[in-house]
Amino acid sequence: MSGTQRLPVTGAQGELLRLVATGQAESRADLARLSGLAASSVSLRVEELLEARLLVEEGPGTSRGGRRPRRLRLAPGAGVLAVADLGAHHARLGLLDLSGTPLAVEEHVTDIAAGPETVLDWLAGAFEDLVAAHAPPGVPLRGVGTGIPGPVDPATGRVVSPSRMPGWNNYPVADHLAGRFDLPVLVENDANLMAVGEARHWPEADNLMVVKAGTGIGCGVIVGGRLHRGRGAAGDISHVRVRTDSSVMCSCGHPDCLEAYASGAALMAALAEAGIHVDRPAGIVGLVGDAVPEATSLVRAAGRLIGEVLTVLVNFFNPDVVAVGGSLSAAEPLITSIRAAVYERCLPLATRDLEIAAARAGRDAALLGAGALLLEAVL
Amino acid sequence: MSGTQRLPVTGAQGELLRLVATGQAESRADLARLSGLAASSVSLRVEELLEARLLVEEGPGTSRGGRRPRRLRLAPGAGVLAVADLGAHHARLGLLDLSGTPLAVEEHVTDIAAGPETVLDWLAGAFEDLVAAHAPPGVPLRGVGTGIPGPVDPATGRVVSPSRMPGWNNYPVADHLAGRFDLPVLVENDANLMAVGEARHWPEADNLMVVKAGTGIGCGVIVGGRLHRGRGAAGDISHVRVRTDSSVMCSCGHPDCLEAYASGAALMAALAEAGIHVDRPAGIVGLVGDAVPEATSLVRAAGRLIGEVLTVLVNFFNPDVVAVGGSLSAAEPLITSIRAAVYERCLPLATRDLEIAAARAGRDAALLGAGALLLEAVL
DNA sequence: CCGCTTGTCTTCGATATCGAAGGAAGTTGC
DNA sequence: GCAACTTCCTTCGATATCGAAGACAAGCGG
Repeated sequence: MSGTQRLPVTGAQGELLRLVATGQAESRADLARLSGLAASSVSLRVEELLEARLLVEEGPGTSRGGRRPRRLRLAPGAGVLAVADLGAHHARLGLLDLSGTPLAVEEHVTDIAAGPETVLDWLAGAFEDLVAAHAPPGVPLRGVGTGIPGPVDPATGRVVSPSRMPGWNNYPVADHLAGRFDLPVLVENDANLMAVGEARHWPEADNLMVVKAGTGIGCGVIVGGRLHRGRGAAGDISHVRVRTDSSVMCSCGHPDCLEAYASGAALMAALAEAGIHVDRPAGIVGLVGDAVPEATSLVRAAGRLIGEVLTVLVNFFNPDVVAVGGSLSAAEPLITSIRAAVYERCLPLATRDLEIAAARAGRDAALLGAGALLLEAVL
Repeated sequence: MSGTQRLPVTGAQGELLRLVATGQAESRADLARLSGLAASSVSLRVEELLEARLLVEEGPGTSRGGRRPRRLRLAPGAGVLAVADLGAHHARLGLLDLSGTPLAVEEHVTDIAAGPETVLDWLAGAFEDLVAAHAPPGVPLRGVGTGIPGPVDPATGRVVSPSRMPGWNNYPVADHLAGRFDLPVLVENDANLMAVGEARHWPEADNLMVVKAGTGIGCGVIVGGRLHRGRGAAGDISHVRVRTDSSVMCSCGHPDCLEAYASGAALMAALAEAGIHVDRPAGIVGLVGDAVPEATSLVRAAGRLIGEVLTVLVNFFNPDVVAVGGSLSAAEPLITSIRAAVYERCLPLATRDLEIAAARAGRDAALLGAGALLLEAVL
């Protein structure tokens, strides 16, 4: 995180604005309940925010048995955020309003291997185009953020020892973007962003694990409603040793990593050996939908392996929800076999109220997560 | 947690008192830094606390380059806490002052299988004796707490599906104790208490795993400085499937649990088969100290299995510290082989700044942890 | 229709906190 | 030994927040 420009709000105002932006609060009474401030203080601050044209009032809401609340919403002119989710070969870009609602989403073909300077300069230009094309006139850009398919040091915004991003090691991504935009800048691992975006869709859950099953296998962890980073590398599950008959060496130098068996890349390689060629993990989902037996059986085996790894983590972390996303998650047998493995092997106490389900946030989860984290930096 | 009586302090005062009690702050300046309050506000509140005889001033401290601070300490008369760590066959009891310093510690022989009523009535009596014998005259008991060798529902203070505590399932332990003491009551899993006590000794660490290697294998998790409970069962590592040649059925109904190979109970059974009989896990430590080859080799193998399980969790959770405690942890080869397994198999990024070490808090870790958690309920 | 209950929002005096300024009591460097 | 700095703590006026009381606006039941 870096950059300087924030919205002109004082502490308490920022807190209130955030509660409205995230959709947790819709009225002054909601704000009083959630912020812990006295109702009178809330009224005063809201008055100021209305005057500053950051909030707007929007007619009466529905009564809960008494007087109807006066609904509050973020002013459309309060600002926009430009966010991206950089993948190995594709990038999704989005322009969001401050409440995290997408105004525009684009997908571009990129090559992360072109190196950080090239990719980030392109990204900055694409952000500018996005704002020019889709931001309402006069509405300022308040922050930019991007997800990276590799580990990110949250303190410095640098990429650290990425496995598939040649030329990016230790590159100061946040500083580079801050050089182009004098705004709050967010740089974060893509699975972490996805987890944050997903967490918004599970408001009852305090603790969740979000597994991203795509070309690789990633995982983001939400503890107590907040992203858990550990020392910056938390959430890795792809280099866990799995129980298998054969033995395969992983790119990390160890044998039998989960990634070498259950990642989209591994499945594509296995299919190719069977003479079936697909160019993206999403292609595997198509094959499963067409009931191609090799694909279904491979996906099922992958789900079982992922599930076996998750048993350890579910016993240990005891989450409320395990959400499975990523392009492979659209294959129904994947989640079914993950669920079977976890329920079979975990302690009853750990699975008692555990929900294992497909991700709810959809393809833009990481963009929404970036918006959510950026909001905290902006307000 | 239940009971009613709290110290007569207002919100801000409680926060300040806690910072002094936990040893984090020793002067008004410390309090201002740590609490985030203005120095002037701190002075006012401290003034009140001195007047209420909850704090005392204790001569000048050492200068940090300027005027010497006036040291603050909790008044000895502010109160005491009675805490216990119930095990299967032994119970440790302690009387602590509000800063968590033990005034007296006792160990008793008990039998948890005698059932909750018997054990808890005995415990309440023992607490009363402890206060009568060791609390300074006129100093009130402010709270009671106990650790339980099984899962505890934090919301209700009930024991949930314990594996080795016949008659305790779903018993309302906290309510029972609250019936005897009209005070804040704490009931918590023993490994969790140990983790909290241990965390005090690693002030630089935000995230730790504390492994308790004794008769069983437990684990407590500290995230962001606070105990992670999940849905109440977090921290279980003993029923993870391990990679072994043989196959052993665990009491939980699944094959090849860690506990069936690497727990003190398992090691004792294995030694017995070799004709070597010990009656407590601590006896194994003695054998290792005497360089009995069977014992050393068994402990080493146990360490390796525990370490292999920890690799998964270290990659996922990415803690600052893994502390190994429990009676077996005194055997040096245990920690050595845990460390070897973790460093060999984990991602370099996860082990970069990871410390794997013997627990620092000693045998009273759980008692100190109970004191720390109780303090939050009392202040 | 009318009181009763529930919930929302504002008004206004009481209270808590802040922040700038300054005095007190040290250390450091020359 | 003395000036310059640092840290600790307090004083005092400005500001933010609180909480009780009440006005307002609905639903509910007779």
